[in-house]
Formats: sequence, C-alpha cells, structure tokens
Amino acid sequence: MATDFHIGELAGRTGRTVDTIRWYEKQGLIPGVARDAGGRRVYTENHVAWLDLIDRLRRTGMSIAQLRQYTALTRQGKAALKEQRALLAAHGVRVRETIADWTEALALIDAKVDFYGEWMKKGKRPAVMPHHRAKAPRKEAKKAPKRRA
Amino acid sequence: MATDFHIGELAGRTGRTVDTIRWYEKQGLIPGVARDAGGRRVYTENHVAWLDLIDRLRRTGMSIAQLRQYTALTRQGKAALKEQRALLAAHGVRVRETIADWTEALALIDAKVDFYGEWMKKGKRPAVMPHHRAKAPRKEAKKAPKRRA
DNA sequence: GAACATCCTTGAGTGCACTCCAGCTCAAGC
DNA sequence: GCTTGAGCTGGAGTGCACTCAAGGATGTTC
Repeated sequence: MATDFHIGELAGRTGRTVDTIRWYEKQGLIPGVARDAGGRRVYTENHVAWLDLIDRLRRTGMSIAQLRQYTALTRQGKAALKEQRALLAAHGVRVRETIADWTEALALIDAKVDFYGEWMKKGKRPAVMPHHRAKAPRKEAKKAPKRRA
Repeated sequence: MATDFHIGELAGRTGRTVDTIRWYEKQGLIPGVARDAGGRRVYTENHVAWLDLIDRLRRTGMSIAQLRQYTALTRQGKAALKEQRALLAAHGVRVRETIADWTEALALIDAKVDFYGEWMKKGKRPAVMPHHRAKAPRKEAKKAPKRRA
C-alpha cells in the first residue's frame, strides 16, 4: 500500500501527540507497527481507526492497563473473540453506570442552580435546599474525569 | 449543639479518609471548621452535607481548583450569589456534554459487542465494523474518569 | 496512672497518564 | 554535501489528587 505513513501524520490525524503514540506503543496498545528501512514506524489506515477506538474507550474511563488487556486479546484475533466481547461488554456496563451517576448528579446541580436563582429573586434564602445526601453513603462510586486542553 | 463531632466520624459518614478531609481543608474546600479545647477539628451536620455536595461535584469532574473557587464564593454568601450560580451552571453544562459524549461512546461499544457476537455466531468476520471514526477529529473532548476502589 | 485510640502537624511518597529533553540517525531539498 | 526536519531511544520530569509516615499531644477507659 502506497498510502502508509509515519508517526507525525498519525498524530495529526488522531489528535494525539507523537510522544503519546510512542508511549502507547510501549504500553502495548498499538499492534502491528512496521518499520521502514530507516527504522521509522509505519502506520496504515487501520491504525487511525484503532486509535480512534482506543480514544473512545480511554475517554469513557478505561485505564491503560485494561486497554492493554483488550489489545492483547485482539492480537489473538478469532481465538479470543469471547474475551474481547466480554471485556467490551463489561466496559459498557460501567459506562452505563457512570452515565446514571452523572445524570443523578445533574439533578442536584440543577436544583442548586434553581435554589440560587430563587435566593437572588427573593432576596432571602429559600426554605430548603433539601439535604442533598449522596444516596448511597457507602457505595464509593466512580471518580471523576480529568480534563486537559 | 451537642451533636458536633470530630474528623473520624465525619470521615466515616462521608466515605472519605481522615487524611483526605484534612487535605481538602488545606486546599480551602472546607469552610467553618472550629477547634475544641485540645486543638481538634470540630464538625457539624452541615459539614456532612457540604462534603456530600463536594463529592458529587468531584465525581462529575470538577477539579480541586474549581472547587476551591466555588468554596471561596460560598464563603462570601449572599454577596456572591450570582457567581455561585454561574459556576454551578457552567459545571452543569460540562456534565451534560460529557453525558452526551459517553452516550455516543456507548453506541460504539454496543455496536462492537454486537459485531463480536455476529462474528462468533457466523464463525467469520462480519462484513463491516463500519469505520468508527471519532466524529469530531479535532474536537479534543473531555478525558476519562479515574476510578479507585 | 497506664494503655490505647484518636487527633495533631509537617513533609515525603504514590499512581496514573502522559510530556519533555538530550543526543543521535536518517532522508529530502537545494 | 550540508542544512533542515522528522524520527529514534532512554530516561527524567510534570500535574493532579491524594496517601502515608514520623513524632507528638490529648482524651478515655480500666
């Protein structure tokens, strides 16, 4: 294929940095990276798609360690189909839980916003900002995203 | 009030560790902490509610820095109502965006799970796992949660 | 009044996910 | 054939949010 390319282009097309891509590879998240005569990494369209998937999973909270597992499974191809499916399905469950958690948080946030609105309008603190206890005091649910840039 | 308590109980009731609570205070996230004769921190029911709110905000991706800002505003009480509301409203917008993002990711994950299911059933790779390109290649959206315990 | 739990402060250490740097090689353009 | 740019490796550094440890003081229980 004449359409293969080097790391710079992959970085440009996937929105991550060259350093991150190399680091991902070292972490075992990028299978099938060839080298050209000069020792430079050569990528294909498949790598773009793969990085996009990785990105989606990362952004929904999958850790590098889990991604490494998943990558290892895909490397085995057909032989590990069941595990691949299971891993992704389990992640789907976690994502659904997190969405539910965040949706619940949103209700509290919106209620607080309204509360401030009332307070401002009336000039005095409204009766109740009802005790917004975390519903499951001991549940120790998922933690928060980190955002950058 | 005879119902006030020390840091250990607050930790127990809010699900965080004693160290974390002290660290939060140092970060400016816990206003109105009194001390008893022996120099120990004394908390009230309000602190439980406050920590629960903090927790909700943290878990939906608000950084310590933003929480510090918000805390500073609430310390000003009525005087900063508008800013308090604005900060929370802005956070609500980010939460909504993230939920949308995660929901979208979920569609991809479910599609992949189905894809694996088909593959397993048919014994051969289904025609398309359509190119799951990230819709906005350059958008650089929110990053992922961190989970622990 | 001795043991033991709980609290205090200061400061260092941890884990994760990058991110940057130094010093080098390689390829392409002029 | 020399500069320029992109890529290479190994390793150190960063930012965030805790987490732990050392060395003491205080309070409670028997």
